[in-house]
Formats: sequence, C-alpha cells, structure tokens
Amino acid sequence: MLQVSYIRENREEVLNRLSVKNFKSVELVDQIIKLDDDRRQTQTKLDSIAAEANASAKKIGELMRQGLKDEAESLKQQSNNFKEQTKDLSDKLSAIEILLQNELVLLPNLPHVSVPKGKSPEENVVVLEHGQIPQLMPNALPHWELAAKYDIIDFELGNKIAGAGFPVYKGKGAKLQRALINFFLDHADKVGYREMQPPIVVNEASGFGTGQLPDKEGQMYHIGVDNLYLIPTAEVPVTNLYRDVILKEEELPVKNCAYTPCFRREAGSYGAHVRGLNRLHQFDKVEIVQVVHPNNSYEVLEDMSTYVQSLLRALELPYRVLSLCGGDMSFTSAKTYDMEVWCAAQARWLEVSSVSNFETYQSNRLKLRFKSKEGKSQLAHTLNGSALALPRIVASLLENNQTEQGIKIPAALVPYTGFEYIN
RNA sequence: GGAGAGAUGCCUGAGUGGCCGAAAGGAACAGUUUGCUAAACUGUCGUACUGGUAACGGUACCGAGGGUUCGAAUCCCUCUCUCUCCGCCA
Repeated sequence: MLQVSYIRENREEVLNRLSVKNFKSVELVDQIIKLDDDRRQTQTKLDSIAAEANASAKKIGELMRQGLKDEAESLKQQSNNFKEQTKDLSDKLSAIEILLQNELVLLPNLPHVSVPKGKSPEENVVVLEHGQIPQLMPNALPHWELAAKYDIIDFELGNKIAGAGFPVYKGKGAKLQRALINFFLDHADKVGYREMQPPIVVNEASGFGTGQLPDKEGQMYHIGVDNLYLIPTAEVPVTNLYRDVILKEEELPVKNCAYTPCFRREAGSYGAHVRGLNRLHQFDKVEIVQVVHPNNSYEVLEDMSTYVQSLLRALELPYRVLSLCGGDMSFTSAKTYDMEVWCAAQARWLEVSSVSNFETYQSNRLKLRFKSKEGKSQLAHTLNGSALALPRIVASLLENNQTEQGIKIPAALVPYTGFEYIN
C-alpha cells in the first residue's frame, strides 16, 4: 500500500511510474488525493469540536466538585450539542477513511526507475545467462516420464489420496526432496539467514499484511471452521512476524529463512504446460526474507539475486536472470528478478525463483517500522525471494542429468542425498 | 470438550466515573559524579492522525467493536485472545 502523503507530494511522479506498470488511472490518484483532503478537513473539524467538548466536560467536573450544581446543569444542557456533532463528524470521518483505504489498495506499488517498460513476459530483460545448455541423448524423456520410469514421484497415487497437483514422492524421490531442503537451508545459514519454522496456516490479518487478502483470496486454501488459510509461501508467516513491530535501527538488517510446504489452488490453470512438476497445488520451498534500511534495499536485492544464483551454480543448472518489465511484475513489487532454469527435455525455461524488493509497500500495511537513534520511526523496506522452490529444480535435475546409468546427482548435493545416481 | 481467572505503556504492575495518556518499580538512553568492569544522582523515555515555517498546540488510542454519560482505563453488551484446573492426546 502506498503512502497517501507520498502520493500527495509527488503526484506527477506517481503517475509516471505507474504508467511503467501500464497502470493508467489519473482519476484514481486524484480521487485519493481528494478523499485525503476531505479526511483532513473532517478530522480538523472533529478535533476542534472534541476539544471544546472536553473542555466543557472538565468544567462540569470542576463545578460539581465546588458544589455549583445549577451552573453545572446548565453547562450540561449546552454540552448535549457536542455529542451529536462529534458523532456525525466521526461517522463521516470513518466513512471517508474506509473509502480512502479501499481506493488506496487498488494502487499497485511504484516500479523502481530501473524497471524496464513493457506489457508482457516477452519484454522482460535477460540480465545474464549462465551455464551450458545440455545436449541430451536421443531418447531423452521429460521429467514426468523419468519420474515414472524410476518410480520416484507418483502423480497417480497423489490423485487418489488428494487430487491432481499433490504428488507422492517415493524412495529416492523423497530423499531428493529432503536433500534439497537441507542443502538450501544450510547455504542460507552460511550467509546469515536465521532459520525459522513458522505455522503453515495463517489468520486473516496476516493474509492482509502481505497482500494476499483481500484480492487473491481465491488462490489460497481456506479452512472455514477456524477461518485460517494455508500459506501459499513462507513469505506470509515470516514477513508477518514483523507486523506491528518497531525495530531498533541497529537490529537491521533482519535476515530470516524458512522451509515450508506451500499451497496454491492455482484455479484456472490447466493444460499441457502445467504437466508433471511444472505447477502443483502443494510444493516445498525455502524462502529468504529480509527487513532492511531504506538506504540499501537495492544493494540487498542484488545480494539476494547473487545468492540465489550461487545455489543454481552449485547445482550445475543452466539458468538465466530476468529483470521483469513493469507489466509482468507483481502488484506489490517495486523491482523483481526472476531466475529461470533450463529444462532440457521440455526445452523450455522454468521459473524457480523470484526475488523482489517491496520497498515500503508491505511495511506500510504491516506497520513495520524502525526507530533511529534520534527517536524517529520510519517504514522499513522488505524483500524476499525463493531460495529455492523445489519442484522445478527437481524437474530440471531429472531432465538435464539423465544418462544411460540413470539420473546423475550434482556433486554438491551428493553429501545430502547419500547416493550419486537415481536408477 | 467442561470449569474458572484475566487482557493497562519495552517489562512488572497500580488505578472501579471528572484532578488519568495513565502511579510506582525495573529496563533502555543521555548527562553529572565517584571511580575499576559497577554504584549513586539528574533528566529523557508510547503510537497515530492533525494545525503550524517553527516554537508549540489539538485529537484519538488502557485486547477489539458497540452502548450508557456533559464526561469512561473505570459501568453495560458482543467478540477475540491468554492463563489455570479437569478431560483427551502426538
């Protein structure tokens, strides 16, 4: 959520930057400014009447104590007016505040100046490519067939006990999952991320804090009886740890990581391009989250991108980094890098990580602030990234590393799996 | 699931209708002093909105929402959460 004061003071800039996200709504911005004007006026009026009412109530108290009953009574009569006026004004004020809030959440985050213009994924900018595109043997298979061939991931069995998109990992397939999770957590630990194990259900307030609610309600699994949501990413519980928190400046940066299963309804996405592990309802992910000083959030974004790349290099996967164009960036992000790995048998790039700087967009909703030594508090910047999501990593490992002897496990991962081949 | 108790500032905790944005203690921060890993003293010490160039004001907030009243941390209603005991249980 953008800050109204910023919008007021930088109307032109806000409009320009929103246009990078192809968001053209001069009317909405002006409406917000107008509502805020109303809000201020109403507030000022209400405050001054409340001040009078308070003074008068205080006076009545004094008169009563002095035993001046008649004078107190007549003052009471007058004070009755205040009641209605303050009630009307405060009703009006809260109505305006709700309107303002409703409009404000319609505005996406402002893209950073370095974000490329563009409307569709084709206009994302490839920042770098790394690694060799592997040449596969002639009879190479896509990962869903490899999974069946080696009996390591069972989609049918998952269908039976839960439904499509809930695979069962078996034997070395299950061990590979566990190995990847530990591999990712150990690496995060080494670069200073503190491991957290958050709940994998969250309440409404948390869903709102990171922006899943109200607009993406349909994307989350909802547990009706207890009004809880299954998390779509660890970002939600881990970032919400800092909801309504004022940190000390010296506590920054906060670096947390967490492994969690993630649950996504993915309503409306079906078809061949979501086969196998490409898109699931439940998957595993290690997420990294930082809360940082506004002065260096873009340095941190680069660090996080470099860190995610180091994981892909360690796994010897060919990858590329995209700087997302305005039109392809999420509603809440100010700048996003996507990491995509090459999936050789499908011959396509698959997104395995998304690293974003949200600036104050999340922290404004979360009321996540830090206090400087001078005692001033201001909104912190939040960032997060996948490091990494498992299914597509597994897909590319299977497809890229298939050999006559079976699936070759990258050397860095062998200490975690305890085996060198899946065969 | 049954019974009871409670929710006040960073923490402990007082406050049962006006003199309470809130005692006291602790923590923290700053200063003074004495000196040796610390003590004593003094001061500062919530958040948000709002008026003002500023100085300095105003308003709201004592779990959340509503109500009574000229006036609510205090009375009434609803909700949420926490704790204790019993039951069940990984």
